[in-house]
Amino acid sequence: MTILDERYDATATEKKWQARWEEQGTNSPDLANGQRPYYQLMMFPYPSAEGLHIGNLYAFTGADIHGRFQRMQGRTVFEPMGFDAFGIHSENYALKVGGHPMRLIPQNIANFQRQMRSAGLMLDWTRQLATTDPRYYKWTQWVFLQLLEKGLAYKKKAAVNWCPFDKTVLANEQVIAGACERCGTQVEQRFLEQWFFRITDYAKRLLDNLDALDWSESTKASQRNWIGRSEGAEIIFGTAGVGRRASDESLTGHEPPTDLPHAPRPTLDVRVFTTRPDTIFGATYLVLAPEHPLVGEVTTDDQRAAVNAYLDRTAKQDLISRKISTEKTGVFTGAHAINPATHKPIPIWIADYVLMEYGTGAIMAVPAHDERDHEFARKFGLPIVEVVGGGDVANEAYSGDGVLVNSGHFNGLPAKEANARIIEALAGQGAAKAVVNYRLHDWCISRQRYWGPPIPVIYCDSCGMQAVPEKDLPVMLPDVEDFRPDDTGVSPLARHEAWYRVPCPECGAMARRETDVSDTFLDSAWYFLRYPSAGRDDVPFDAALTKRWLPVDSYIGGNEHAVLHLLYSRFVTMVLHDMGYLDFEEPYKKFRAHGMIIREGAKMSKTKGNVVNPDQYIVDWGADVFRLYLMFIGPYEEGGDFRDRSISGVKRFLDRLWSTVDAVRTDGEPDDAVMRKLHQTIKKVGDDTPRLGYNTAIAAMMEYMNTLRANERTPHRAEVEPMAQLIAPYAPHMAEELWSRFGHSESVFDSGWPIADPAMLVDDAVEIAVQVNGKMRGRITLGRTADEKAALAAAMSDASIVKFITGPPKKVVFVPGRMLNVVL
RNA sequence: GCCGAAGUGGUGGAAUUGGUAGACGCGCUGGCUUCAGGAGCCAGUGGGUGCAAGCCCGUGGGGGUUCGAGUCCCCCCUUCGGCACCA
Repeated sequence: MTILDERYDATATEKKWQARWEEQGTNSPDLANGQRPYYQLMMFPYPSAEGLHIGNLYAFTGADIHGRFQRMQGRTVFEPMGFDAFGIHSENYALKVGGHPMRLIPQNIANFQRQMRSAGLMLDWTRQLATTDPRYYKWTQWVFLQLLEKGLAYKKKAAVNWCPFDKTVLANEQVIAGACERCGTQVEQRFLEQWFFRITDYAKRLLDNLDALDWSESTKASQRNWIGRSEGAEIIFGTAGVGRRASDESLTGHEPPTDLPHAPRPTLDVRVFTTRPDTIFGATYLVLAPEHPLVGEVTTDDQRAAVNAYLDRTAKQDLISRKISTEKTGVFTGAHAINPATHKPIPIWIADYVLMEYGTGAIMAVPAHDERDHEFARKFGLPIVEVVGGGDVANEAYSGDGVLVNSGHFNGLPAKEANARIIEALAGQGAAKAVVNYRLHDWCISRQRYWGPPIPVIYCDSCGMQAVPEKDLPVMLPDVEDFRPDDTGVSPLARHEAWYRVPCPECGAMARRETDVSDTFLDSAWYFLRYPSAGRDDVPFDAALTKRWLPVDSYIGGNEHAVLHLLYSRFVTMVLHDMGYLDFEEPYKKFRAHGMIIREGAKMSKTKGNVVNPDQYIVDWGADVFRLYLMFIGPYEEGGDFRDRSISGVKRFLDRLWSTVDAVRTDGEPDDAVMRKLHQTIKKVGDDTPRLGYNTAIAAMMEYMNTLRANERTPHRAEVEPMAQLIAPYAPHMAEELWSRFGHSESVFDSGWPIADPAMLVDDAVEIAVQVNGKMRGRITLGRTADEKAALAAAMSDASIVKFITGPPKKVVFVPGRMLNVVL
C-alpha cells in the first residue's frame, strides 16, 4: 500500500497542523471536567526585543515533550504560557531605544507568541497572562496586601548601591568590580527606606520541606546553600567595667581580672554568634560590624576620632567591593570586654569583615582557628592562642578536629564534645544559649524604578501608613513619558504629583501614594496560581480550579532560577496556605532543571555574534527537525553543544521515517524479530521520555528505523504504525500527518501510547559473552532459556574459546542472557 | 575557601542494579548512483601489531575490592557551574 506519494513538506505540514490544533482547541483542555489533570509548567520568559532565545526554546521543548507524553498516557494536560514583562530589563531597553515599555512590550509579546506557535508547543493560548497587564498585577498587589495584613511586610532603611555620577540606584548586577557599569564611577552605598518581606520567618520550613520534594538534587542543594543553616550559640560578653560578672562563678577557676585598662562605663552586654563555642578560650578580641548599634557607646573618647574616620570610610564603600576586598581593615574602640570563659579582658574592635546582617553583627574572634580572624590578628598584632591541638597556629588558622588545650578544665576533650559542654556551662551562668542562624535575608521588594506594579500603600499625615483597600485595586501604573530614574534616589513616580496625590482611604485628607514599585520576583512568585483562572477579574484564583489543578505536577526550567524564583514562590505559597487560601504549602511537586546550550564550544552571546536565531532554523529545517535536534544534542538535564552540521542527522532520520511509511506493505505477516525490536523500542522510549532521557529515546527510535530498513526489506504496516505515536511528543507535526494518513481521524495525542508486550521484550536467541579468567575470549549464541550447563557446553565446543581453557575450571560464573566466565 | 556536577574514540554522547565499552548521530575512508552536488544508497571506522586467523592495550592518573570495575572504595589531577569575609 502506498499511502504517501510526495516528499515531506515540513513548512506546509507544520502550518496545517498548527492551524488545525488552534481551530479544534486541541491544546486547550477542559479545566473544569478533564480527567486526571496534569499541570505542566514552564518558566515564563521575559519578552525581550531580540525575540525568543535558544535557551527558552530548549526549555520549552523539553517541557512540551514531557507534557505531550503525559497526555498520551491519558492525562488531561494543561500547558500554559505567559510573559514576565515587568522589570529593569524592559525599562533599560526602552530608555536605550527612546521608546516606552508600555508600547514596546506588546510588540515583543506578539513576536514571542508567533515564535512559540511556529515551534509547535502544546500551549493553551486561551489562558495566557502577562505580568504587566493591570488585570494581572491587580492581584500581585493583592498578594502584597495579604503579606502586609499578616505582618510579613515591613519597611526599614537599607543600603542600596548608589552611583554618584549617574545619580541613580543600581541593582547588584549593574555594579561591576565596585564601579557603575555605565560610567565606571566608584559606587557608594546609600540608605533608603525599603519594603521587605519576612521570608526569614519561614527559613526553617523552606529548608525542612526540601527533603520531601521531588526536585533535581542540584537545585535542592542550591536552596539549602542559600538558606544557609548554621548551628551555634549566642554568647554574652560583658564589657569590662562594673564587675557584674566578677562575682559569677568562674568557668576556669581563674580569679577575675583586677587590672582593667579602660573601665569608664557601666556594663554593656555584647552578644556574639559563633558556631565554635568550643574555641571560646581562644577568643582574644571581639569585633563589631561598623553598623552595630553599640559602636557609639563602647568607643572611648580617645578613640572616637579614629573610629569616626573608619566608619566614614566604610560607609562610602559600595556593597560589592566591601565584600570582595581582600585586605582586612579595622579600628580599636578603646573598650574591652570580659571573655566569660577566661574572665580576661579582651579588646573590642570594629571591622567591616563582620556583617551586621548576619548573626548578631558581632563576633568573638578566635585567630588560632578562624582564617579571617587569623589574618586580622596578624595585621593588628593581636594575640593568637591555640585551644584546639593539631595545627600550626602561628602560621595559619587551624579549623580541623582536635583535642582542647589552654581551655581550663575542658582540656583534653575532643572539640566536638567540648562544644556542647561549653554551651551548657555558659548557659548555666546565663551567658549563652544554643541558637540556629540562617544566612537567608529578608526579601527586599522595593524598586526605585518605574516599570513595575506600584506598591499599594498610601501615607497619610494623620492616619499614617494605610493599605490601599482591595476594592481600589489595581493601583494603575500611570502612562507617563518621563520615567527616567533621577538623582533623588526615589522612584520616577515621585515626580508625578497628579498620580501620587490621593485622598487617605481612612480620613479622606490629601495623602501620598508609595512611589516605589515591587520586584519582578513578586510577579513571578505566584503566576502559576493564576493560569487556570486567567481571565477572571473577581478573584486572583478560583477555588475549585485551584483545588483541581494545583500544586503544579511538573515544573521545568533553568538553574538560573534555582534559588530566588523557586524560593520566593515557595514562600508566597506557604503564606497563602497559612492564610487559608491554599490547601497545599509547596507549589511544585516535581521540578527538573534543564542544562545549558552552548554553541560550537562557546557560550552564546550577542557580542560574540554566535547567538542561534530559532526563526531561521525553523524556516530552514522545520520545527520538528529543530526540536528533535535540540533534544538529541545531549542529556536534557545537562545541555550540550549546538553544532550546525549535526542537524542533518535528525533530518535524515525523519525523512527516512517518512519514506518508510510511504513504502509500507499490508499483505502477509509482520516479521517476528522486527516486532520484538518494536516492542523493545516502545518500552525504551516509554521509559526514557518521562525521565527526560530524550537523547537516548531518540537514539532508540533511530536504531529501530535502522532495523526496519535493514537488508532492503519492505516493512509491514504493523511494524511502522506505532512509530507515529512514539515520535509524536518529539515531532508533533509529522506525527499527526503520519497518523492521519494511516487513516485515523483523532489527534495522535489522543490515541494513547502503544503498549509494550512483555512477551515480546526478549529475543528468542541471545548472544552471550564468554570470558576465561575474566578476559573476553568470544561470544556464543544461545536459546533464551539456556542454562549454565548448556552455555558451558556451547563454549567448550567453540575452538577459539577452548584454546584458552588450559585446565579444569575451578569455578564457573553464569549470568543468564549476559555472560559466562570460566575461572581456571 | 565552601557547595554541586563532570572527565569515555577525530567529535556530541551511549552503557538503568558491577556482567559483550564506544549504542545513536556527526565527521572521515572506500564503493554505487548521478551532467553535477553541501543529495541519496551500501560498506568500513578506538589505538597498536600482523599477510591473515589473531594477539596486546584501552573509559583523567595511581592504588584497592571482585571470577569480572567506566560503574564500588581510598588518594591525586583537571574542567565546568553556583555561592563567596555568613563567624
